[in-house]
Amino acid sequence: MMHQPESMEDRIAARLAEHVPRSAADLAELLQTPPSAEMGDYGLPCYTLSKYLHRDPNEIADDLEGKVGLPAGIREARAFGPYLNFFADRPMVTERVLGRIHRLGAAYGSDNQGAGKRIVIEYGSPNIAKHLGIHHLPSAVIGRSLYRIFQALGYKCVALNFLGDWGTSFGRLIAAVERYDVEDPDGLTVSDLQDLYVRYSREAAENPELQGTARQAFLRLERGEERATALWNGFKEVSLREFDRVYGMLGVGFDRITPESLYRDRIAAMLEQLRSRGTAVESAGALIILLEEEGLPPCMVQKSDGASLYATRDIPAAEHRWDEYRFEKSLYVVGNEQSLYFRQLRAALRKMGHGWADRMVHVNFGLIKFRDPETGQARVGSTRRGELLLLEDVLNEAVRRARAKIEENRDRFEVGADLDELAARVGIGAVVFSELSTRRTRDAVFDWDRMLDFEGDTGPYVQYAHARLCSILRKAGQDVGADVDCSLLAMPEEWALVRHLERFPAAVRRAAEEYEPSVIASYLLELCADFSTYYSAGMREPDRRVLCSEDRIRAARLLLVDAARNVIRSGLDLLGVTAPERM
RNA sequence: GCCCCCUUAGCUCAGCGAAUAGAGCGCUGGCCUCCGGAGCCAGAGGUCGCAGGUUUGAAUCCUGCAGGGGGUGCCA
Repeated sequence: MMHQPESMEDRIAARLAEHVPRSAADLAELLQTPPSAEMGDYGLPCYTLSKYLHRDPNEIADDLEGKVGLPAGIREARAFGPYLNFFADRPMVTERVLGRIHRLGAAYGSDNQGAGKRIVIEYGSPNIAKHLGIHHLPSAVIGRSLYRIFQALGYKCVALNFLGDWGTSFGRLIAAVERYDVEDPDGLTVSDLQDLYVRYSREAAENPELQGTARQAFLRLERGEERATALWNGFKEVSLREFDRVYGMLGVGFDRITPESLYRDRIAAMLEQLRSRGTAVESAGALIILLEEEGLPPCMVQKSDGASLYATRDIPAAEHRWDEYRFEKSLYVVGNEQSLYFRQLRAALRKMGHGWADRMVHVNFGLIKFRDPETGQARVGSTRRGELLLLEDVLNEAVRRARAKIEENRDRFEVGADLDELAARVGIGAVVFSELSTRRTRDAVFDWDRMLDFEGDTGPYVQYAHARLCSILRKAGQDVGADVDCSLLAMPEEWALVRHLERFPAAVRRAAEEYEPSVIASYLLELCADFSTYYSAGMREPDRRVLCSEDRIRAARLLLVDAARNVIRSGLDLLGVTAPERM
């Protein structure tokens, strides 16, 4: 239903193709935006053409200037040295862009390229019995944003939380509860569980007997023994409650939890099959899949003591996803440090004959590091140095700072009734936007002031622009209609905004292609900067305000303002950042 | 040793084959007779890590080197 209309680039390219030995598609790729509006709105560099025509690019541009046909919406073609630039019929282009946004509303930027296709996205995936730390932030917000982006492009998305709830460490916890005679195991909090784990590990370091007890406890759990299972269920429950709460603060949710334990019963059969088919071989008592032909080290699927490990659970989990969803892509939003492991996993699945393994994508991201106060070196966080920040603490601090800022501005702005809610939206918006505003593969050094900044290129800056747009529309007190005279939008700042709004759908598509939410964050920052410039132009010149005295101009400007509001709102939605109407 | 990520302004980052390399922060100087200053305008500030190569054209692609980070069979 929402077919992509021909872009202006496509139209120009079609006309160019009549005179030049290149396909319209290639020519459309070549078109770019000139450095300044005085030089035109679309530009064709003629260097590439000179290769095919064996002529000076300056001559080619000159020649085409006179010959090329102009599509509707273009009023002039002019050569600038080796470039052939096109000048838009601005009112016509403006009318088309604003009309389309007005008609589509929140659906502008959406597409149906993914119709009938499914994308599975694994993100979050914390271990139970531990708090969520700041290092859980990237996966959660990148995953959730990609979910929304692919959804906007028409894909059916499935968000999976691959909960870490299986392994020998839970035997240790069960043993700890029993050893320390915990009175009310059901009343244990996640903090209690972390403490018990640490206490037990410490004691086990000196008393090897406890290691054995822990292993026994895990065996009891594997056998389904009642007491062990009840305790483990309790750990899970209390953890999930906390995860829900903290992920909820971020606006992050899941369609389905697929805990590692879900696959425990399939492990034995899988290992047997790997062994009998010769896909996996024994080596030093362990079971491994050789991946030499892929140039990779072997992937271990069973330890020499018979215990399972990551891949033992990840292989059946991947198969399960394929059986269940027949995905177009299966995304794993996990850190850079797992990049070798991920390639091994994919190669192992390929070796098992799963052609769909090539549809698996590692959406990797950089580590959050901490600055060592003594050496000044950045490094990964450690609990001992007290650097492991809880995600919840960071979010609460963000909200606290947002509230202080709101109170500071209280007499100037009409904040809504619910100050708490607004502080949460702004504070958490700042954190999420900050995480999504740089390319994901880059490592980041955690910095309170940077992550919780509200000025400059930040989430609150975008939210603020949105709130100002909403404020104009409120004050206008009239309905926005599309039946306006777009030639009245004659300010250069208005044209810059229109050009920017025109590019939103392309930004969404590129974000999806690159699995890169930052494309949208950058887009929004530029759009908001254009709007703020436009807005400020009206500060001391009433004629240049949106709410000016001339009715027809005001109506046209309101249509533009509403379009900008709409796109900012949609863009923030794709990032998982809320857009308050006042702040 | 081998593999992966990173290296652009004092700091944090965009730009990923084309017209003078762009933002934000910080610094300097302007702007609230207000459609919201969480804002706007102007200025200073860059041998795009180094060396080769490909190309009409390279911050962008290729090779090598250096620096930082991560990984590298029984954690995930």
